[in-house]
Amino acid sequence: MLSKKTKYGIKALTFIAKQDKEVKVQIATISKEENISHKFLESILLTLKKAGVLGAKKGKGGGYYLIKEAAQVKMTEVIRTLEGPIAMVPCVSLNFYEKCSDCPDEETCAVHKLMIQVRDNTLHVLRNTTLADLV
Amino acid sequence: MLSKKTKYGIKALTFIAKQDKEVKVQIATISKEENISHKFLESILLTLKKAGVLGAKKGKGGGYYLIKEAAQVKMTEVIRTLEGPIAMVPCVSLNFYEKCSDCPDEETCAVHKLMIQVRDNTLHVLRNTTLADLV
DNA sequence: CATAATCCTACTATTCCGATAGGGTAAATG
DNA sequence: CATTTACCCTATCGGAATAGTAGGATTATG
Repeated sequence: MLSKKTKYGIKALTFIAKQDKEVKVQIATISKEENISHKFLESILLTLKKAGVLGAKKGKGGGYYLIKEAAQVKMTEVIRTLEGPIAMVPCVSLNFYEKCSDCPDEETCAVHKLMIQVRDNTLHVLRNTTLADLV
Repeated sequence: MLSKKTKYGIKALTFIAKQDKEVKVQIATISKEENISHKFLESILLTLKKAGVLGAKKGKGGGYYLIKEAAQVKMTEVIRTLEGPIAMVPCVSLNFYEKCSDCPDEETCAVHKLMIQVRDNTLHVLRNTTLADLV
């Protein structure tokens, strides 16, 4: 299941991407338009800023804006930042690899084998979808 | 993330599928060989039995066995039974559909659009993978 | 009947998610 | 230079879901 954090993050990003490039979008605006808790959204956008997806300007007339072109923002990046691993099992994760404690041998593990297939297909979609595709 | 329930379930199924068809496999055997808590595994196999994937025989010499051919057991069936929806968001689930409470319009929702893509690709893998492929 | 196995119900400990609260810090405007 | 506006950070908390536990009921075999 996709967490609301990620869900809200994607919604917010598309909302920002719809505006003209130089426009600064405020938290309160997105919060109202997309029915997202103001404070929760605040932390999400902050995370995206730290990840280098968004830029922010403080003070009067400030807000968030895209740093790159929408077509350069891959969904892999967004989801890894907010959700964590894309793989359904740590032992097949590319960016968050962890050995399964219970599994003696990855090579012969049926779950491992299957989840690599799933991961590759999911990655294919997320790598080829950018923010521009969702607007 | 895949729950341990599903993970253990797949491991147990492949273990059973490796045996000769008429052999009854006991919980205790799988539990020992695959490092799975006996009681936990018990509830998992029971669920798979109710779903029509496994058959069971009680009493001495009893145990679990496959009802269909391994090549007839699709991963979609196994995962839907143990994990629930395959989709990452209820509003794109085929078997467990639910409207998102926060989303006013599915048609224009960016998350919806993206997650349909992911779901279709995942489904493609899981529908074309059977227990026989994992043994 | 004794034994060996599955079946069933209920409980618990832990973890994580979604959200809230409350303030602190920085930067534009007048 | 003060005031407004918005970003930044920490801490907390209730509820739901997971993972596992406990104990007994039921059924088949020898």
